[in-house]
Parts: sequence; structure tokens; C-alpha cells
Amino acid sequence: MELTEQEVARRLRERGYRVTSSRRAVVHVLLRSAHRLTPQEIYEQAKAEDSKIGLVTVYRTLDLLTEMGLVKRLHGREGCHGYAASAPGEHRHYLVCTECGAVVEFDGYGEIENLLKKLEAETGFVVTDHWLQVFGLCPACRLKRREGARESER
Amino acid sequence: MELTEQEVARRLRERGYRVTSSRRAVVHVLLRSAHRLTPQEIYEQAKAEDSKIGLVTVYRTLDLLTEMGLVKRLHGREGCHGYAASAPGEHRHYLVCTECGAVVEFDGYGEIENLLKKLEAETGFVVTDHWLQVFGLCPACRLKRREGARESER
DNA sequence: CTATAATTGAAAATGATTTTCATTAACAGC
DNA sequence: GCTGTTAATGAAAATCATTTTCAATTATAG
Repeated sequence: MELTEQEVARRLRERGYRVTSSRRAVVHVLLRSAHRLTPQEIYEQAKAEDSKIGLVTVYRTLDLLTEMGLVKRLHGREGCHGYAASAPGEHRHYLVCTECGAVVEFDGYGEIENLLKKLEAETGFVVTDHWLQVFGLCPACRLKRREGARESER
Repeated sequence: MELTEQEVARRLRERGYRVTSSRRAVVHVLLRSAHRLTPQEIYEQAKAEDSKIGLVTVYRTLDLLTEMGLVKRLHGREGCHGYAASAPGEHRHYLVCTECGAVVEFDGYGEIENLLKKLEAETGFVVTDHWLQVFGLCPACRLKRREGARESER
């Protein structure tokens, strides 16, 4: 399901939360970007839409949206946080471009489920959660890099 | 390959690093524990062996060992860091007990490789790295929890 | 339109990690 | 074994992301 600003607003109200201009701004920034964004980046972009917004509110809004499952926390190689909008529920894995932060959500194609079952059988653990993040280079950045290489050849 | 203190010392010397008592202490703590440990925890345990060691040195040693591939950074659900010793190179995935931090390394059984290939084909990304972390309850903690439940029934 | 309670922004606090710098100690060469 | 060199260390201070506090603001029910 495609997540829209209206849908987010509806879900907020449904739970008794207020739909404020700060929250709108954060949601707007997240929805229009298919990239992993840090709270700082979201703050800067949101500020352009709602000049009054503070960084603290960005953090609070991200916490709220994450708790509601509308936004997912992503981690970089070094563990620093970033966020991206997410179809609620369904998908849970992320492919992130290490160059530009572009994010693609994908499901586990069942492979993950197989893996986890094997793992439970082998270790005696009960698996409660998992977390797969894949890093790569998106088509656009690949192209850019190739062009850069060509230029430096000259 | 099983990692030993001697092996770590050898690799340090091989690269021109010194084998100091602080480094020994950190390595000792990591190797004897099959649990994810935070720098703070490692510091406290190492202090018992080398009372002079400082937290800063724990951080520095963890960075060094991580860079050498002898230790892996693990993340909790909320993204906070922990570390565990690791067979260098080979395995790359972790199953962590959310209760006690017990860590089991495992390989992807090939499932992951399939998944990544599909992903590349579908998205046009070039996958450069991935990162799978699984959370669960280890057999010991499962047992404990069951006993706890039984007691509270009375 | 108004009352009220949630939400906000700014400043201060926190907590993990990193930097700085003078001191210490590992180890190569004797 | 000593000794000099230089990497490594510990303590304190600095940094940086995130959280808390609190008085002011604002969304929304009535």
C-alpha cells in the first residue's frame, strides 16, 4: 500500500494524536524522498516548509511515526541512524545506496523465512525478530561513477 | 577457525602493533565471552584483570580489532553498539539473545546469496555489502522464562 | 469562539564516543 | 638484560547526537 500524507494524518487522528504543521512537514519530507535521511537532514528540509520547526520536534515525530510503523529506522555501516518512510507492516528489509542514500524496500522472498527456520532448528533459539540491511550502489550512482572514471582517464 | 589470544597477539605483531596488557585484557574478555558486550561492560570486566585500563583504551582497542576483522560490531534493536569476537573473515551473521546477549555466529546457508542475486536483478543495484542480524531467545533464557512463569502461577 | 490538554521550541542535561596531551611501557637493537 | 625510540596509554576535556525540562503555543472538541 502506498502511504500518503492524508493516510498518515488519518492514522494520527485515529489514535488521538493531533495533526500539526510540524508533523505535516516531517511527513512531507519523508514521503517525497526515497532516501535515508538523518534527523538533522529531515530537520533542514522541513525547516524550508515550516520555518518554526525545531530539531527536537523532528526527533519526537520520528519516534512517534516509528512506533506507528509508518517510518523505519535504518542503520548505516557504522550504525548511525537514518529514517525512511515505509509501507506499514508488510515489508521489512532495505537496500540502501552507500553513495546517495537511496532506499529500496523489499520482502524476503521467503528465503529469509527458510533461513530462520533452519537457524531455530540448529541453535535451539526462538527467533523473535530479524533485521536485514543490504548496501549497494544504485543505478544512478553507478552511472555517475563510471562517467567520473572515464573523465579521469583523459 | 577458532580464534585464540595467541593468534590475536600474532596478528597484532604481524601488523606492527604492540601487544600491551590493555589489549590482552580486552581480547581475553571478548574471547571468553560468547555474548555481545558493550564497551562499558568490556571495560568493567577488563578492569578486573588489568586494574589500570581506561575506557578510552577499550574503545581504541575495539576499533583496532574491528578494523582487523577479529571483532564484529553488533547492534541491538535500538541500534546501540555491542561487540563480539569473531572468526576472521568467514561468517558474517549473528543471532543474539535479547535477554542475555548470547551470540551465535552463522553463515547464510546460501539463502542469502540467492536473495541478493534476485535483488540485484530486480533493482539494478550492485550489492556491495549486507548485514543480517537475528534476535531471539536462547535456550537458557527460554527455560528461565518458563520457570518464572510457573512460579508466578502459584 | 473558547477552554483544555497535547504539542511545541529553546535551553539545558545527558550519555556515548573522540580528541588532546603529557606520561608510560613495549620491544628493536645493542 | 639494558636502553632509546616511539607507539600506546589514562585522565580530562571536548564533541556530538539525542533526551529532558518547562513555559508558551496551538489543534481540536464542544
